[in-house]
Amino acid sequence: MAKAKAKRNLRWQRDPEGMRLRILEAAKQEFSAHGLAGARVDRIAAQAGANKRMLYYHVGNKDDLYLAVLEGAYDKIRSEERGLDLEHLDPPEAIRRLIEFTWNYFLRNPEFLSLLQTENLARAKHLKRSAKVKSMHSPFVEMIRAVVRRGVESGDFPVAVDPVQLYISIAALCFFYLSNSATLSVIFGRDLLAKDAKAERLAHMVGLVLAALTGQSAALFDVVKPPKKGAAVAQTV
Amino acid sequence: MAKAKAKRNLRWQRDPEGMRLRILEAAKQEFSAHGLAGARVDRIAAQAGANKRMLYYHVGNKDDLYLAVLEGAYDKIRSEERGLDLEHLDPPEAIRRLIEFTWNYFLRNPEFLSLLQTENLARAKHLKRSAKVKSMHSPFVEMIRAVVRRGVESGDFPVAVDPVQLYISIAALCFFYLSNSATLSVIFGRDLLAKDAKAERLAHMVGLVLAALTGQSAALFDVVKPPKKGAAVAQTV
DNA sequence: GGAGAAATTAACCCGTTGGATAAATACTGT
DNA sequence: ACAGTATTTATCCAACGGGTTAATTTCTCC
Repeated sequence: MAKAKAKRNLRWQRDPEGMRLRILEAAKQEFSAHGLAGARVDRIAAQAGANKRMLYYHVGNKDDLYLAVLEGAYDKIRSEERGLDLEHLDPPEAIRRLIEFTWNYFLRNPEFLSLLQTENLARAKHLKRSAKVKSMHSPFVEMIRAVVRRGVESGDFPVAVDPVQLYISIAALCFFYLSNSATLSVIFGRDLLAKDAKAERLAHMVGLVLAALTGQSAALFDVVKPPKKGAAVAQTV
Repeated sequence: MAKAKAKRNLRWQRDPEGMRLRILEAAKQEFSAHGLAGARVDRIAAQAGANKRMLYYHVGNKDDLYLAVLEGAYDKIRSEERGLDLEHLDPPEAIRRLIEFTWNYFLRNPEFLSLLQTENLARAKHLKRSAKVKSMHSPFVEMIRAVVRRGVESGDFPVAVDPVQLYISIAALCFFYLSNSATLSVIFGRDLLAKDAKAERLAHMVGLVLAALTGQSAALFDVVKPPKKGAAVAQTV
């Protein structure tokens, strides 16, 4: 009973690492929910179960906090991207996997979408200052390049495509649908995040890209929808 | 000389309509440049060459101002959309025009992109309250539906596609590239808004969509780029 | 077991910001 | 020309929000 000091009357415990993580997690939520200007330092502190002073002690000011969150977000996606193995799949299947991964990652990490939107509204002012993020190259472009090359060789794909453009397009198809689902849902008068709608969207994206790459429109567009009953009035953007 | 009061010693003139327009224009710039929370009411007033009180007098509080701007933005794009005539073009050409219009509209109206991003970060909270916007149906979905039907009949398009999905996809390809050009440019280490890059992107988008619809990959992907010299290291998102 | 460092709390500071009030000035119809 | 109204200016203010200062408590290592 010498070391086991039963006297646990402490008002608080030390936990620097844990505290830092809680702060960053809270900051991620706050920044993705309210943007940079809309985020409240006090709310982050409260959410982290900490004192406001702790943010400055462990991370820095609001901007530092924001950048740390952003870097963490990039770090996470890069890490998961590296886990995707497309080498052993035949080219069309590899492309499908790629789209599905992107789609699901965005679905599972909505804060990532918000953070990117926020950073783009800020014209990437912070990213530009982050050597860390600049050095975090995504493996996807090279993966795509390899898949396209194989596809052309195997005859699956009649022609080659610029892998950078293709990657941006795949990201675009997924990203826009999800990041703009709020306004789109209002405009179209239906919930784009409903389970059916999401499945339909994924099928469409895969169909579109594979049809373009393989030239097999028909086979892939099994998405040919019979005009829905009560067909919604047409609306856009 | 009776009416021609030479006495132009006025400190200011009245101009309600003009004032309102200047306020809304200034507000559009401010909100698109800084987002909702980041926008400063004082800056809008200054930019409009007005007193802050005028904003409240002519439009309302910050939120009213923001919604008015948003509604104006939707009004404008809807109006231009209606000017697009695809009826007399053969289906592939019609699709190309549609993409080009969307692309160019976004290029000419970057504030529109920012406003949509901002509103989506706010989960369309304001749009939901706007009966005005909800009633502004875009003609594009019906236009696309008609074009696709014609294309299938003429044999240009082997299969039909859901016009809503196709419209979202076209918007996505254009929107994402531009709205995220800041972060993408940093990540890829090159300027995605350079003239060449934009032309390349437009060609890619048209090629992708038309290849998917017609099944003629080769013909449309004249974009087949020879691997660029000093090929940039692969990077993403 | 105690001194010094690390981690955390509590309280305060002060410029900013959205919004309000009241007074002044220009216009309009009669 | 003048009364009444519409438009605009000139101040003010209370709340908020990021950041700081100083004191307190816990831990670690001799």
